[in-house]
Order: sequence, then structure tokens, then C-alpha cells
Amino acid sequence: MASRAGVSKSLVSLALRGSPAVAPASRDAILAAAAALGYRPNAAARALVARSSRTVGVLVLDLHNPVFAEILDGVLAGVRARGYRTMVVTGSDAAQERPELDKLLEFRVEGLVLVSHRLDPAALRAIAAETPVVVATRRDVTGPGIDTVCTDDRAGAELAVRHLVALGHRRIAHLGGGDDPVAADREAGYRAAMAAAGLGRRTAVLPGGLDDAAGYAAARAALALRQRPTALFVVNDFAALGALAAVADAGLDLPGQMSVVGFDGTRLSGLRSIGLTSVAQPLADIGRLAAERLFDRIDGRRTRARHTVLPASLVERATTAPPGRGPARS
Amino acid sequence: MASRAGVSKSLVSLALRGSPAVAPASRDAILAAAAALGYRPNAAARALVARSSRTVGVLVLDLHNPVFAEILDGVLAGVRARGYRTMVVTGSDAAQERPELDKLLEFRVEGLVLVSHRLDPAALRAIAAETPVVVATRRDVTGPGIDTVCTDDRAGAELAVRHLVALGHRRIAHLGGGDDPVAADREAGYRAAMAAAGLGRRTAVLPGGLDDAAGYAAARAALALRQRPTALFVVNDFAALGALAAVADAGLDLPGQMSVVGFDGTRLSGLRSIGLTSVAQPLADIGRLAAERLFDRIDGRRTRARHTVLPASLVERATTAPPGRGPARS
DNA sequence: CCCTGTCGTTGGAGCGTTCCAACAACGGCC
DNA sequence: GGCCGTTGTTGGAACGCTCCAACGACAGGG
Repeated sequence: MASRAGVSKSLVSLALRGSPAVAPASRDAILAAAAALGYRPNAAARALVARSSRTVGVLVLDLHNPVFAEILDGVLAGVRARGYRTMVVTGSDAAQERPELDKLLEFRVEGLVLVSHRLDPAALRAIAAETPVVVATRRDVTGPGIDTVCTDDRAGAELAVRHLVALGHRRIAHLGGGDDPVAADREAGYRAAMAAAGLGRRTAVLPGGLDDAAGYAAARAALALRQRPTALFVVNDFAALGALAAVADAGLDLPGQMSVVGFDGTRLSGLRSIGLTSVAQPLADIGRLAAERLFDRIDGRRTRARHTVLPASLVERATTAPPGRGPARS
Repeated sequence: MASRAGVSKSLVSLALRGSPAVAPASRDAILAAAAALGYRPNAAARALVARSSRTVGVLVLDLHNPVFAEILDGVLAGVRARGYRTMVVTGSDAAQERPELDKLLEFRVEGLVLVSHRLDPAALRAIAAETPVVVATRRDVTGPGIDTVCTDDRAGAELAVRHLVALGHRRIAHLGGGDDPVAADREAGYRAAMAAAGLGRRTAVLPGGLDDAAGYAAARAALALRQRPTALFVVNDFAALGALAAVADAGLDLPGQMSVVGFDGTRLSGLRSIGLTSVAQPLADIGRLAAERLFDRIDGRRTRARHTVLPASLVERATTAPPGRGPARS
């Protein structure tokens, strides 16, 4: 307490927050004393009396998948823009998520952004009853106090299939993503677009997963199909990289003999040495928008749940071409 | 306040923290009341009276570079293992770093992990005077209260060069990383290893940068050299991916006509479709160790600064081979 | 029977802020 | 010259917790 400036703590509080009611002489003395003492206001005390921590909690599923890192970056930027702090935790395994979120709630974070999650619906709703929650990239669990921001995964998948169909492909296989709810939407979009193109009978979904190893294995299985596909639509970029390797290992020319489309539009897929055609999500926007939605609730501007679905867009790069052109390079 | 259990707040506090001095009957009543009321202790109030926030601040330079995401993951795991919370901020631009760290200090974080940073030495030392600081991946700024954890970048670079020399390469160019201090160490290692191999006169350093676009440009310049190199040692994996693209664009067979070695050993480089030979850093260990060092100080076990240098190791993958084998694929 | 120790429990102080009612000093006004 | 409003400042209460000294009840020992 800088009574060193010869004033009361109340005046110090006023001066440090820039109140105009403080006499210039006092203000200068207080500022000088604060600088000399290296005084810093205590945010915990402030949070206690103000009953608001000016802090937002963020759970991110898996930092190793670049998608989540890119969304997180958007969330952090959005939160910073409002002058709030961010507490970040990762749900290293599903069982850890609940206790980690409990720690955030004990800190009285004013809201929670979940960049994907593995909570059961009941747990999620219980948390949303305590504090505003915005879920990014998932929209399967809804309820009061739960906003969602995600990409139109179904439409995105349809975009991918239509692109391949337009190129002349007929045998288009889908490498799935296991029991992930987002993967289910993408698969549904694939099936719908295949049916709409009159290729319903050619629909082929291979069980896969969300990482490159799973993509590799699924692609191997696809290539071994009796009716070998000429194009693969993969559940996400990460797995698509595995599929790319499987195609190369099989000695097939890419994209001459096999086209591959991913999903996510990570920077990764755009690297020149990869050049993966992909359905892009507006990742940074998702993060920033999730933060904005949260502040709408923190500011009390909203009561009804809001669900935002952003459009996906196809980014054509080097891994797609008309089928059957053989190993020649254009 | 669960006076609903018919006891004092003191006893509630005791019971909730599991004190053995509480009678079983009281404990059960308190626990039941707490559950019924959805009571959660207020961490801010606890931090205020305990004068410890049980929170660690983390600054991470750039989430888009997978290296930092992987280190961050290690830090989060290390902090979680101790039951502490984590406040994460990113230094989106250099000028933002100081104010972001100030916010963390206002919260009385008990220590700071800086996963790289762009602070000037004076600012860093001023912060270290207030709270323990561990710097990961850099060791150029030292001082009391500043521990460092990083990889032996010099030795790692030497490893890369020796690997290429052992394969028979003589013209080995280095694509640098600009004015980054870590890049300087790697360049020094390159120069030393070239000299040690009797190739001092063949030393060629091309100005580059830390991302794929910079790597692409630097590689183009290297390929245009009068004495075209047969191998490129690139400052990091991210830039090496750009170099890979430049090599492919030049129509050179890889690794037959050009070998490329990166640095970092990110998961990215290990993806099957990339298969980049790289000098690997123990990324998760760096993060976890940084957290441990910090807790050593938080626990008061340390006073002198400690500097840990971890060994790098070469991971051979598909982008290196003996020189001049031509376009044939093995 | 009183003294003493143990056990379970309690109220009050204090952590560092913010907020609020109240204050002294000082002019200007009627 | 007493009254009032303005300006700058103050002390105390409150936020929700932890810590501590002290409490009553009860049992065992002298």
C-alpha cells in the first residue's frame, strides 16, 4: 500500500484507475510512489470485490492437431481484444476434462470456450447452468446457455464430392473418422452428395480415424477394394496426409491416377510441398466468433442459445485432377 | 455459505479441505449441503488469503508453428501434474508481449514459462525480479531468477552436417533463419561442422526465415548458385517444407539429386507423406522440464539460475541420400 | 471434586481491493 | 456572515476465504 505517497488507499485506488476526481498533484505523487515501489494491483482482490474475474476459460481438445491450434489462436485474439485474460487447459484424456473445467469454474471464469470436447451431454449442460459456454466445431449438444460455432460440415463434404464429380470421377470413396460427431456430419454430406449425383450405389465408406496413421490404413484398404476408387475424400487434413503417403507407397501417380481431398484447410495443407486440395473452414474466424458469442453473454446481451454455422469453401490445390490420366505429369 | 448444514464457515472450510479434525457426522452434512447447493470454493478469495494463486503463466510465441504447440503441450502437462492452473497468452506481435505479461503478473501467477519470446533483456530481467521465469528454447538472456531449457542447437546443426558429409556430400548450403538467436546458434554449428570436415571454403549461408515461404525463397536462391549445392541444411522444419517445394519445382529428384535436412523434429516432419530428415529436439520434454524447473523455484528449492541444454538427435527419413544418384528412385 | 488435556467447533481478524457515505476546505451567493 | 455546492479526500464495510486463539464438553488422573 503506497501510503508512501502520503494519501489513503482509496485515493490510490482512484488514481490508479485514472479517475478525473483526483487532484493532479496527488495523482503525480501516487504514480511516482507506485513506480518506485514496483506496485501492481492485485487482480485476485479486484476480482473478489468486483465479483468478476475478467478471465475466460478455454478447453482445447488436442494441440497436436493443427486445426485446434489455429482455432485457439483465434479465440485468444478475440479474448485479448476485450482485455480479458485466458486460462487454457487441454483435455489430454477424456477423463481429465471435467476436473480441469472444475478448476476453471473455481476461478470464476466468466465463460468457457470449448474447442471441441468429450463431455457427455449432461455434464456439459450442468456446466452451462453455471457459466456461459460456447462450443466450437461441434453442434450436437445443445441447451440453454450453450452457443455453438461451427462449419457446415455436411455442405463442405458435398462441395468436395461435387468437385470430384465435376472432374469426372465416379468411384469416390470416403475415409471416415470413427465415432466423432463431426466426422458423422461429413460422412452424411458425402452420402447425400453421392446420391444426388446418381452415384448412390458407388458409395463406399471406409472406417478410419482423425490422424495420419488412421488415414494411411484406411487408404490402404480403399486401394485394395475390388472396384478401386479413383478419388478419396478424407475426413480431415491430418488423415489425408496419411492417405497421400499410402497412395505414393502404392506407386500410384497423384493426382493422375488418384485424387485426394481433405477437410479443414489448415495452413499445413497449403504448404507448397503438400498442396492438398481441401475443404477449408474459416478457422481463425471460428475462434474469434466463439469469443464474441461468449462476450455477448457475458455482457448480458443474450439469453437464448445461438447456433452459428459458417460456410466451408473448397480450396483446389495439387492433389485433384480428372481421373485416369495415368502417371504423366501435366 | 453452507450454513445450511448448520455449522460455521470455518468448519465448512476445514471439511472441504479434508481435515481429519472434523467429526464424520459434520463432514457428511457439510458435503451433502455443498452438493445440494452446487457450492464451489472461490479460488480468487483463496488466492488472496493464501497469497498464492496456484497458477502459472505461459507465453507462447506463435501457435501456428507446430514446434511451439508441441512444447506448450509439454508445459501444460507438467503444470497440470502439479495441480496448478495455466494462463496462456500469445505474443501475437512483439509489442503485445509486455502488456500481456503484465496482466499475468497482476494475477500473481507464481511463475512464468516463456516458450520463446521477443522481450529485450532489460524487460526480461525486470520481470524475473518479480517472479520466477523459465525460458524455453532460448538461452541468450540470462540473469538471476531466469532458468533456461533448450536444445543444443549448435551440436544439433553439427549432427546434420556430419550426416550429410558421411553420405558423401561436399557442397552443403545452409538456409538461415534471419536474426533469430536460435537460428544464429544453428548457423554457428553449421559453420563449425563444415570447417571441421575441411569444407570451410564451401560454406554457403543463404539468408532465409522461419516459415515455409522464407524457406522456399532461400532454397530458390541456393539452387541458383553457380556452384549448386547437393544438400540443404535448413534452419527449421517449417522452412524446410518450403525448401522441399522449391526442390520439386526445380524438377530435381529428391533425395537423388538434392538432400534436405530440417531442424526441430516436429510430428509434421514425420508424417509419412513428408518424411523429412530432421534434427529432432525433445519437444515435449523441453516443455515438461521447463515446468519442473519452475516448480523447483516455486517450492523454494533453488536460488541460483539453472541452464539445461538437452541433446538433439538426428532422425533419418526420406529426404537424404548420397549425392549425384540422379533421378532414379531406389 | 477440581484440574488438565483432548476433541470438535467457533467467531474474529485479515488478505488487497472497490464502493460508499461522509468529511474538511473553500468560494460564491443571497 | 451564515448557507450551500463543489472539489478532493477519507475511513469503514464488504467480497469469500484461511488462519488462529479460544471456546465448551467431556473424560481421566490426582
